[in-house]
Order: sequence, then structure tokens, then C-alpha cells
Amino acid sequence: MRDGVETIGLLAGLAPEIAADLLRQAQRRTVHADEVLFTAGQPARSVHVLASGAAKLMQTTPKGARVIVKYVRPGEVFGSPALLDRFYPVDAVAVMDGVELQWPSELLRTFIDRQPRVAFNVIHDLETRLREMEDRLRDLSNEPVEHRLARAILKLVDTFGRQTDDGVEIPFPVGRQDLADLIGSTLPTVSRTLRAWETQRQIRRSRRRLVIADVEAVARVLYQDTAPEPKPRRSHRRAARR
Amino acid sequence: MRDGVETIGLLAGLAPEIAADLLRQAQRRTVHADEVLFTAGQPARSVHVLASGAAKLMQTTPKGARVIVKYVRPGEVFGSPALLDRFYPVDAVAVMDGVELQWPSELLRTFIDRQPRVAFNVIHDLETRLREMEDRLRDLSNEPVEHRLARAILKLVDTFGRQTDDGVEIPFPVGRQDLADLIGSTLPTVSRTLRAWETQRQIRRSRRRLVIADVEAVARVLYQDTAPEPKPRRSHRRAARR
DNA sequence: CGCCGTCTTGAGATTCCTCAATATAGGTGG
DNA sequence: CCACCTATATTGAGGAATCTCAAGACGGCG
Repeated sequence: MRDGVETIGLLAGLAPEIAADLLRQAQRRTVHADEVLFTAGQPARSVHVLASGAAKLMQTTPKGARVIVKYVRPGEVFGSPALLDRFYPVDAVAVMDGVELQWPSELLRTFIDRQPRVAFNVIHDLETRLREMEDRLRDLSNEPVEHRLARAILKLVDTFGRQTDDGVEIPFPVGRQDLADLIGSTLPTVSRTLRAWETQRQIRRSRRRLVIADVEAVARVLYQDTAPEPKPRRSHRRAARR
Repeated sequence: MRDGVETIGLLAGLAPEIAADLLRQAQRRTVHADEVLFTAGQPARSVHVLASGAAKLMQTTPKGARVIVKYVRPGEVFGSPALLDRFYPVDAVAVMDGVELQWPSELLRTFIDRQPRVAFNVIHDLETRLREMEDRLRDLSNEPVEHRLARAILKLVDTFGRQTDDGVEIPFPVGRQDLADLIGSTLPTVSRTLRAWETQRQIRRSRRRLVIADVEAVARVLYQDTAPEPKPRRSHRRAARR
């Protein structure tokens, strides 16, 4: 259930022949790791879904700072601003080889007129993404780097993780800089934290791939409060009022 | 064009009589400042829109830290998880008196079957919100408190600002803590920055309301780089590579 | 007119970033 | 198959931004 057309949210709830029809109208494209799928600022002409592979959506500020907005997995809609004839707000780059489906926005819009369910499916994906963003916002506002990092990795694990003999592997390269861009931190800081976890055998790297040997241990980072002292706090961040 | 039913995005593009019909089916409710519209965790039974007034959407972490996800203005859809029979992910609290419209999710769903345009309107709002969130994520990752604060205020200004004799006023109370929760900072830090701006006559407060006397000046904070030294940087945040 | 919720402001602690030098891995061409 | 080369990662030192904690001032409301 990791890839293939059967998990495309956009098609959910459609009668099989309708789904097949919509699918037939998609443009299929093979993409390779590091290939740019679209670029921020371009007019968004079609709605995208990965049938397989993975991609990252990122933004670059005028000053060159990067933010990874999201890692996209197969079945998720991206580039949906096309429906509204807007511009892509992010760069999309494949992080592993795969197959991309595209629906020209015009086509999809007319299709929706007959099958409103498709619009629901888009709404579903957007809601899910919005929720993800809210979570990240909360994290970024309140959590220290270590927690954010742990959470980011756990998310990657259960979105893309593949069980192997000695741990869960993220099937595409995720560099220190990528993680930094994902959690709003910097390469050196991420490197230090990850190094520590490597020494404790919680994670490992095997040819550019991240392998989480002990998922539990990483998750535990979130619970063992960094402050062992049971000193009651009355923070202006509103952390724990008594 | 600040409130009233004519700016409800949900109704955009509908034939007048259809819009009127949908509007007729809404439940109207008068709400008062500080009134809770719904709470995070509740099953989302209806989709909401303000006809007038304003509300804030916020989350509270288990530890008590707060985040303001968004200030909602009249015409914007909120509580849309209802369409998917989910739970409200945030608390919604009115920040000023106003009128709230609600459509039970069931009703709206069947309406959409005949009028897919309504689904588009929802998608439009969700896309817009997603974009807002991406912007905030970028800010939170890369910008110092001062910039985030300036941007937050400018956003409030052009979303809710009302021109008065001596500046633009935000027509509902926005406390230091609120601003802190909005930009991922703390009350004392926000207070200090704002104090400085008050002394420079850029902003002011008149009975719990924020008044921006010199919008330009606040905007200028974003451009005058905090680092006056033209020292070339090669940061790991990827700020300016040459 | 007094009280309670908000702000202000100070001082110190701390996390994390910045800058920079080196080490490493993995892919490549001989 | 090995040595090389380049992109990445490691690590150290220092400093800055901002958070914490805490005490007092303020101001709007009842």
C-alpha cells in the first residue's frame, strides 16, 4: 500500500469506471531524483499527484534561506493552486525516482462539475495539510530544536519509512541541511544532535539514507523532559500554569 | 466592503438566487467578544463564516503553551473540517461582537452536489490559508522577533485595520500575549519591542486597541537590515550566498 | 475608588546560531 | 579496483538573541 494508483486520494469514493476515466486523462511522467517538477512563481497549470516516488516542496526566501514546506508522498495532491489559476507557491523537486500524474487544471475543473466528490477529495488533502502546518507552527513556536528534530524524523518514518532488518529506512536521501530546513534550524545544530543519536545507536546512515534503528528511543526524546528538575515554572510561553 | 453577506467567499460565483438560497439555510447567531464559538476536540458539525466581527483560532498545547493560528475576518470560512466529519482542530473565540453564520455539514455537502462551485470556494479559502501558513512558517524559521512582529502587525492592519484620524486602528483588543502567541515569542519580548515603537510614535494604544500611527515606519523595520555592517555572510541558513 | 488583569522593565541564564577549519563518504575516472 | 575530488558532515569557540524569572507600575472595570 505504499504506491500505485489505488491510494490516490483524489480518486477516493469514485465509482471504479469514473476513477478509471479520470486516471486515463492524467498525463503520466517518469521523474528522477533531483528533478524539478515545478518552480515557485510559475503559473500553475496542472494539479499533480505522485503515483510512486517522493518529492519535497520548498521555498527559498529572497535572501537565500530555504524552508522545506513538505515531503509529498504518493497519492497526495500537490500543486492544487492550479485549480484556482494561481501560481505555484513552492518549488517541487523529486527526491527519488517515481511516476508523476498531472491533470491540466481546466480538465479537472470540468470533471469536478460532474463529480463533486473529486472536490471533496481535494478539500480532504488540503485540510490534512493545513493540520500538518498547524502542528509545525506549534512546534516551531514552542519546542526546542531537539524535539522538533525528533518529531520531523518520526514523521518521515511513518510517512515514508521502510522496515529493514536493522531499522526503518527513509528511502531517499535526507541531508543535514534538509532536516535543518525542515525544522527551522541550522546544519551545524542538526549535525550535532544527530551525531549524538548516532553514538547512542538510535539512528544510522547507510549510503546517504537515514536509518532509524530505534524508533522508540527517538520518540522518547519527546517525553523525557529536558529539564529533570521538577521546578515549577510559570512561563510567559504559558508552559504549565498551576 | 468590510462586512456584510456580499463578501462571503463561500457564495462567490453563485447565481444570486442560489446564493440567497444557501444564505437562507444558514443559522445566524449573534456573538459577543470573548465568546467561544467552538472548541478543539469537539466533533465539527458545521461550517462557519462570520458575517461581521472577528475571531481568533488558537491551539493550546498539553503543557499550556498557546498559539494563535489565525485571526478570522468576515467572509472567511472556518471550521471546514466539518465537511469531512472531523473534529475541530482549534478553539475559535470571537474577539469582537458580530454575527456568525453556520451551515450544518450535512446540508452543505448535499448543496455542493448541485453546486460544485461552493466546493471551489472552500478550496479557495483553504489554499489561501495554506499560503498564509507557509509564510508564517518561513518567518518563524528565518526571521528575528522584531521582523515577525512587524509582519504580524502589518497583516492585522490590512486585514482588520480601520483608518482613523491619527492612524489605523485594529478594532478589537490585541494584547501583548496575543501578539506573542501569534509570532511564537514571549510576552516580555513583545512588550519590549512594542514599547520601543511606542516611544518612536509608530504605534499607540487607545483603550485596549492597537493603533498604528505610522504604518510605513513599521514596514520599514522589515527592510532596514538589523545588521548595518555590510559584512558578507555565508550562513548555514543559506542567507545570501555570493 | 480600589482591584485585578496587563504591562513594563531589569538581570541573568541558555539555547542556538555564526563562523571557520577539518574530516568523511561516495561517486568517478583512470 | 583504487586514488581522487567534491559535496556533506563534524566539531570547536564565541557571541547574540531571546527566554526566564521576578518585582513593580498601570489602567480600565465594577
